[in-house]
Order: sequence, then structure tokens, then C-alpha cells
Amino acid sequence: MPELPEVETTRRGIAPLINNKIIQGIILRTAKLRRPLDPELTNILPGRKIHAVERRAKYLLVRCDGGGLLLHLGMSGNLRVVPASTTVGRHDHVDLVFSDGNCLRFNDPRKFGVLLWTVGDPLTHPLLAGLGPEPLADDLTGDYLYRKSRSRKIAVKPFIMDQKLVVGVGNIYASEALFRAGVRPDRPAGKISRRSYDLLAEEIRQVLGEAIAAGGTTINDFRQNDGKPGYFRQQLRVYGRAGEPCMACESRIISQRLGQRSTYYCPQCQK
DNA sequence: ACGCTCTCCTGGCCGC
DNA sequence: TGCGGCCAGGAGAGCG
Repeated sequence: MPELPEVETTRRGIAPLINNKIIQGIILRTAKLRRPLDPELTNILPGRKIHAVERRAKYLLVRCDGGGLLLHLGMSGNLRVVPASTTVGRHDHVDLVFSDGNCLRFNDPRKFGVLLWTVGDPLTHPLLAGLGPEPLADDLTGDYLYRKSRSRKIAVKPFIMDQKLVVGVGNIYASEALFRAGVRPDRPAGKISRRSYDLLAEEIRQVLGEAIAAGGTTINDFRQNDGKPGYFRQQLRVYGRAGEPCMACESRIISQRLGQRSTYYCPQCQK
């Protein structure tokens, strides 16, 4: 589900609803997400106040007194703020309960999510240590991608999805950005020109920005905090469109398996 | 270091 | 209607 735009959409949805709230308790209904949930959370959290909800890569950072919660939505995670008395549904694994009677409810069918407490600044956690630059900041440039890619044989699509290179580009937006930049996803990263990387860096920023503006992309179950889907799906040009005509040239969109992930591209527009 | 595969988990869909 | 197989928005682990 969530790539950077969906995580950012989630952040913007919940931040005003949980900022400055006091945590009264936490309810853990499963022992284990991608990492085991620490039962100590029930002792650590009560009484702490939330100061900010930030995002780094696809992680959400909920800053509190003395530390912060690090949250990753995995493939299928979803966060909503609801009254704590709301009926618990299937896969509602965690409630962060506030003293105002509401709770932040974490639902994750596939249990690929992560939730853990970090002492001090959550940005210093090892999970975040090796991450690449934020694509929406100015530090993602064509020059950077070009330099990092020299002598790399990996296909450019899995290359730009590597969070150590640049964060936030997942399977949907990787295909979309490569289409917009006119680059075939299976080309070796090291063989792509500086000019193409300039374009690609720009298109990554562009497509992520547009997706955030649309509230993210809903394929199956992603929901914004108000329960509405993300509307960017209508603007996808290649993802999920195998066999359909290219919006630019009418060629049939091709689907190909690359690094175990479905990839979509136009054989005419992308070279 | 790099490139590749497997793995965690559940649900939905497709074909038989 | 049931069942097996495959696929799904992520990413860490382990292998050669």
C-alpha cells in the first residue's frame, strides 16, 4: 500500500488530530508485526505528550517527551483516529489511546508494519541510519543519481527503489517516474546518461508531489484519515495498465517482472 | 560491495 | 462451492 505519498497523506491526516495529546495507554492485540511488539510499551507510553508527527522516508515519527514512536505501515498498514470505543475490527492490532477519549488505531492485514519506541531522537535509530535523501527535498539531483549509478549493473527500476539510494520511491511511482522520464525500467543503471538522470530526478519529485496533492493512490484498501480513498490512481499512466494503450502513443503497455516486482512501461516511449 | 532470491503475513482473484 | 496457485503498495536477511 503505502509509498511516500500515502505515508505523507497519512501523516497530514493524523497530525492535527493527535498533536499535543496525552497518551493514556496502548492496547496491543497482536504479539508480532514485522518486528515483535514490545510489551513494555504499555509501561513506557502512558502520560507522555505528543509533540510532533514527522515523516522520514516511509516511516512516521511520533515525537513524545523523551523519545518517539517509529511507525512503518509495511504493505497494508493503515492509521485512523477514532473514538476509543469504536468496535474493534479484524487486523486492528494496536490502539494508542489518548486522554481525550480518541485513539490512533493501527490496522495491518499483512502484519508487515513496524511499531517501536526509541529513546531520544527517533531519527538516530539504526533503521533510519542508512537511508538515502528525501526526494522532495532539494538533495535529490540528476547529478547525484548519475554519480551513484556508475558501474552499477542493476536495472534502473530496482535501483531507484533502493531506500539507501533515495527514499520513498516504491513500486507504483518507480514505474510512473520512469515512464515520464522516457527511460526503460530494465536498462542497467550504470548505462543511463546524465541527461536522463536529470529528467528522472525531476519526474520522481513531480510524480510524488502530484500524488500527495491527490491524497495518494488507492489500489485496494488505502484510505485517507477521513475514510476517503486516494485519488491518484486515475492519474497513473502505466502502473497496472498492461495491454492497454499508452496515453502518449497508443502502443500496448508491457508488464515485466523485475527484481520480483511487477513493472510496467511503454516500449515505444521509453528507451 | 553487489546482485539476486527468499521471507514474513493475509486476502482477493482466477482458473479448474 | 471449493481449492490450489498466484499476486499484492515493503524491505531485511542471507547467499554466492
